[in-house]
Amino acid sequence: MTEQQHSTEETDRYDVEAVQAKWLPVWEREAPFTADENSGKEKRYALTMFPYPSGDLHMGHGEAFALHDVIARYWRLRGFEVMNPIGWDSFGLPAENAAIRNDTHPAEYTYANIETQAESMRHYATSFDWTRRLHTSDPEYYRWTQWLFLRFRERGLAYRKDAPVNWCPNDQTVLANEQVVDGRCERCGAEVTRRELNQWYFKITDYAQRLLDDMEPLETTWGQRVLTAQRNWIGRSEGAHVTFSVDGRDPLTVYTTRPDTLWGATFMVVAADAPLAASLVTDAQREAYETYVEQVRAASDIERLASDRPKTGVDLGVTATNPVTGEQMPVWAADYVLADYGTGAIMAVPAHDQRDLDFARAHDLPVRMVVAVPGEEDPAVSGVATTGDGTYVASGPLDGLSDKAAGIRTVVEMLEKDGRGEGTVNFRLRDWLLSRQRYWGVPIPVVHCPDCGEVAVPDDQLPLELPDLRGADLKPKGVSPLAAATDWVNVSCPQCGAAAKRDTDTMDTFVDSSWYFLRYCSPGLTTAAFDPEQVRAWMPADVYVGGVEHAVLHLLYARFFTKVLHDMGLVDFVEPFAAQLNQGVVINEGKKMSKSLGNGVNLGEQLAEFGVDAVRLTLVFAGPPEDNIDWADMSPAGSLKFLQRAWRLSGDVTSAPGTPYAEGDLELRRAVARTVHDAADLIEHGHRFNVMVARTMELVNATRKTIDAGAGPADPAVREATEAVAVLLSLVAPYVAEEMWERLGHEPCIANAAWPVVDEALLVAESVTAVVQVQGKVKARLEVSPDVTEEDLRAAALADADVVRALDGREPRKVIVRAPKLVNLVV
RNA sequence: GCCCCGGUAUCCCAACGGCAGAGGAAGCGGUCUCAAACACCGUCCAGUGUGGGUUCGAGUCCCACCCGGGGCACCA
Repeated sequence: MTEQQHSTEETDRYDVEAVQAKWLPVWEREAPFTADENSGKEKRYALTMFPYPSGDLHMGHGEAFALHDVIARYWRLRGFEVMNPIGWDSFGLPAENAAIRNDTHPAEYTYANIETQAESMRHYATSFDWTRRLHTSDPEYYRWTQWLFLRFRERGLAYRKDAPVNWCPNDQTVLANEQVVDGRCERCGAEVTRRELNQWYFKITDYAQRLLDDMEPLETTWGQRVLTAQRNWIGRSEGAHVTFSVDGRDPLTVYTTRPDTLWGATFMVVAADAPLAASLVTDAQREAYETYVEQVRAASDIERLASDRPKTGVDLGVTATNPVTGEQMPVWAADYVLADYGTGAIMAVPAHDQRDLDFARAHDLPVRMVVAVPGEEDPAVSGVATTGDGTYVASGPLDGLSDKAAGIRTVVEMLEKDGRGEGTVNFRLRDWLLSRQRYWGVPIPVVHCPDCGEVAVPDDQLPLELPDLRGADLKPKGVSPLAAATDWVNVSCPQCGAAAKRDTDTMDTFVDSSWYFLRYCSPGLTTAAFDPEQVRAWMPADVYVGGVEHAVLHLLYARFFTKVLHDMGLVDFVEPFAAQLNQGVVINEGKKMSKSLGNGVNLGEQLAEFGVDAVRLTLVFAGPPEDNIDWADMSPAGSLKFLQRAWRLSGDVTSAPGTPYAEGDLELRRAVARTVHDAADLIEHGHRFNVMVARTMELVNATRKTIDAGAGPADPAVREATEAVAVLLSLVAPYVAEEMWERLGHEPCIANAAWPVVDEALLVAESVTAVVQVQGKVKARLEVSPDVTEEDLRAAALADADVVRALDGREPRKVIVRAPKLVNLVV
């Protein structure tokens, strides 16, 4: 390349690399993003889901941070004191597996990745407040995770129980539900089996109703997807407990959502693997039952999940009495009834429940229709259960009634009066299994003493730090790696001093992330998990940006923690996140990016090719934030082209900084005012950043046109417009915006500039185009004043030559006038 | 099966119930160039998934269905 060409290029285009290298150190020095709680300004808390430190940042992070930064930077320009913290969710399995592979300590992998990511975030020009940085694997952090666990335990919200858990026979470890995909181990693909283990649980089910109710006010500020996912997960249903007497045994209570179909109940089913079934079975049937249970237990999740498989079961040999018909009904055990939902037993109404009908047909049990649905056959004949509304038949007092709600109400009242049942509410939500037989997590601060039992580690001994294990020590052996650290495990009981053992489980990392947003408010505090005053000042977070993949787990757990802390009197709100933005995922060529498909797009490579600004702009401009982005449809080169166009404006401006805008080109000034005004509206209402960018592009085009074809580069409006473009762009493309800001004669940083002031008068157009329609078809356009009266507009429309011609002598039957935009003549 | 979100031009996406096009990409034509790239200028392209309904007027509201994405699912 010759010198000549090189210098030409320099005047036309900015050097992306050079601009990035130039401004990053300036921002580091000026540190404009440190939140000052004492500034006196109104506070805003911009929260983004903290990353897990696996490798470097990827496209998903790029999108989340770009979207998040628009909000944080916008609030800052609007004069708010913004807290925009960052940290790492730094405990977890991948670090442990890497440590086993490389014979190192998980901390090495973890903290090395954190440094890599932190460096990438800085380069990516995120406006994080680095002084609040935290890592959940730091003892100063997990000390308080342990402290919170002990407070939960004191309130009966953390407890141990024996329960079947997911077990990977290949990796010799317990798996979290989210690590089981379609019945297989997420990592090795082995079929997951069940194992009975003693595990720690959080009693989140106590909060099911509140978790549901408190979503109501979030209806407009949280995404529908998250709200419905949580509602589905909590799975509230209304029904009744009905008690059936069993000859010679304890009565059997079932949960049903259709107590009104009690007259159609012809048999009972108990979950085969529940203790209840074992206690009911008669001696005559015991052998058959035990064979069956064994068979059920041996079935893998994959077999269990197949919903179209035949309904198996075994008769327990006892009979229950139907409380309304007095009939004797056989009691069966089957695996289509779940042990841990409801009471683990059901009344089967085969006519009106497909599962019960399938079972009845498989085992020759009676089917009795008690709701006659018009136009539908008797289920006993058709094999199709009817669940719709109909008229009750053979149902005693309900006969002839055809209102399902009233039927349910009547039966529940009847049962309650007789003491044979009651209306009740049931949830699908289960308690949160929090213990993991893994090393790289928060040790559970409990000691097991032969004399005192379960004893909490005293608060003043926290943090209970992890022993130093590495490499081979961490290999899965079926028990927690901590169990092998005998020096660490063997302790004296904090209560009686006798020889005792530490609990060897660690906590699910979702515990760590259920309160980090509180810690950000006072990250260095050594005397408490958080400072209530600071939390009061900043929380709830004004926006929480993150992936929709956390719609249920993390967001539900964080909400649960917040409610418990509220009940403990530690926070004065019940919901941690006032608003949410859940970005879609970045895909490629219609498919999720994955190694096996070989369609991955590397963030670092894109940044190297197009620069940080262009990549961020592409991600923000791609469409509504919630939509998925197909990178194959995007044009980062086009984004860069636009940024170059915008930047070029800053070189064209010849008026001095501070030039009053008032004398500037009126049309451009109006465009500036409209754009700035609308941009604010677009950001604040519905996070419509893609449209905001489009409007900025429009303003760049208008400014270019004004310079080239109209007022010229010296016009004050050109400066006003270019400054507005720089400020708007600073939300998305900070490097080029800063560069433009300097070329316009301003001091850094543009992040400290103010949002452009809009002259309200400029928002009102001088004249508007009113459309005149005849029969809904546009026949004429009139230039009218924006405050034209309906009468004047009507008169003008009727007088218009084109309209008169269109009417062709006909008399308008009706004239609709919507001043100043439209007149519609109906003939 | 139940629930949520969406379907507008070749593509990505806009459009307070009021002229279907703001913006971008691709394409095509031109200016610049020895030529190309870049840049700049210009330009082609749909009646809004389907069928009904409400309305003076429907992409927008209502109903049904089709297609795509997501959540839950043998949860009684």
